[in-house]
Amino acid sequence: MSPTILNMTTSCGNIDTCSKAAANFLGYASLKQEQATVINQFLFGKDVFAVLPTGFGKTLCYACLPLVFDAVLGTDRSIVVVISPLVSIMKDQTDTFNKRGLAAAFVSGDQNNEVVLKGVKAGAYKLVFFTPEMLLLNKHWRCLLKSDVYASNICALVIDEAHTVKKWGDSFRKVMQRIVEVRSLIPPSVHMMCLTATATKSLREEVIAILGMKSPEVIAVSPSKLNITFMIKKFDNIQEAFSPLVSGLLKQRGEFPRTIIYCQRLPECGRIYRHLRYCLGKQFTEPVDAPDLPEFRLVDMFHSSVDVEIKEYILKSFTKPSHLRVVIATVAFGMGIDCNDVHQVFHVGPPEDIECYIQETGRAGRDGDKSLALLMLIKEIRMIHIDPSMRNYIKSSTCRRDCLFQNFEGYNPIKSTPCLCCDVCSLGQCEELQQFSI
DNA sequence: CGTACCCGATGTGTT
Repeated sequence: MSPTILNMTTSCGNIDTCSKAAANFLGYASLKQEQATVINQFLFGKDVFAVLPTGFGKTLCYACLPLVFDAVLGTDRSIVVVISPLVSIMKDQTDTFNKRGLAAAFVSGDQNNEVVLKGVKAGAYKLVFFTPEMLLLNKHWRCLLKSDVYASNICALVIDEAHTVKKWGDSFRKVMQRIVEVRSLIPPSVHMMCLTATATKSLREEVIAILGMKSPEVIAVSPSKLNITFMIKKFDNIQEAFSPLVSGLLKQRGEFPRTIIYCQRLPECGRIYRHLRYCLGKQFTEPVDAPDLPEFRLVDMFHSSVDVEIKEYILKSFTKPSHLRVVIATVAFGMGIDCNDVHQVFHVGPPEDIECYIQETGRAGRDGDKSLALLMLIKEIRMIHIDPSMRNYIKSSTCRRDCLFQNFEGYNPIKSTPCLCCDVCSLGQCEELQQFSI
């Protein structure tokens, strides 16, 4: 045990002090009120369901649990098990916390480090991430939780990206519907913590039912970010829809705001990419007329059939200063993307439902700067099948923000006047938005 | 519509 943790343990007066010390130890300057509530309620012996917006700091809610449990129980062996649907996220978190001095490991199909695997079995890691497949379907790992080490030291079962339990569990990854089985493998005193950025009340209730949670404490912060302006605009064709973006790129080049263009189908990614390439010509790269390699492109594509190396390159260069300004993507460019300076999110046709739309537009303006979420309805691009909530969003002529967020917990519909939050509220009041007027 | 993970088959390069 490191001296810092030891000091924290011995000096721990109450749970708030412990949580704060744990947060500080993990490199977080402060603990937000909702984070503290999540941790407190969990320690109080409740199942907890936390709905906290992108960038709010969900990770801290579970990462400090092993330290806080150690302090409270006077041990140094507490283990938190995290079920996460994406290996890339598990790897990132593992690296992050190991660097910050909290022993973390992940177990997935491609984890072949024997030392790590032995350590996991021996209880040497405070934070252990599993894919649901490994924990539920792999005989070897499924029985791990029944071992003495885990039976006596596991202090929390965390479900990260909990909305996927329902959204993917229904058909795409059915094993996610079966996470409830883990409950029978761990002592009944061990509680469950769910975390997600986007869940309406009704989705949250469905996930709670699927996981068999016991009257969980719900901590929800509205995903509505006031620095994002929401707009819907109709276009006849691709050329018309993207002409402002093309002129912007030609004029601003490397200064053009970071933009994600979400497409609903793979062929549309290619179509938009081809269009931008054609319009930009030699100016498609920075410097102008550079070789057509990813490191010079102002615009690139991200979807399932893009080369793994290119994908990694795009992820890396979109999270630090680089030439890359625009990524044309499917939903593959999604969870686990952590870029601060995305200031525009465009949708070529609506996604299936409001939760997807909130999740995707929520990637804009993480730095708090003014951002734009524009839904493009382009005549020559056929819509996918959308659910009633999305249909209502498109048809409604009331405030976009109210329409998007009213079914999410914690939303406060009272806004300052004049309201600049969307095209419906602010058209005619804000010069910058006039160029988009329908 | 498009999203991932896992596993086993097939291929590639090194001893």
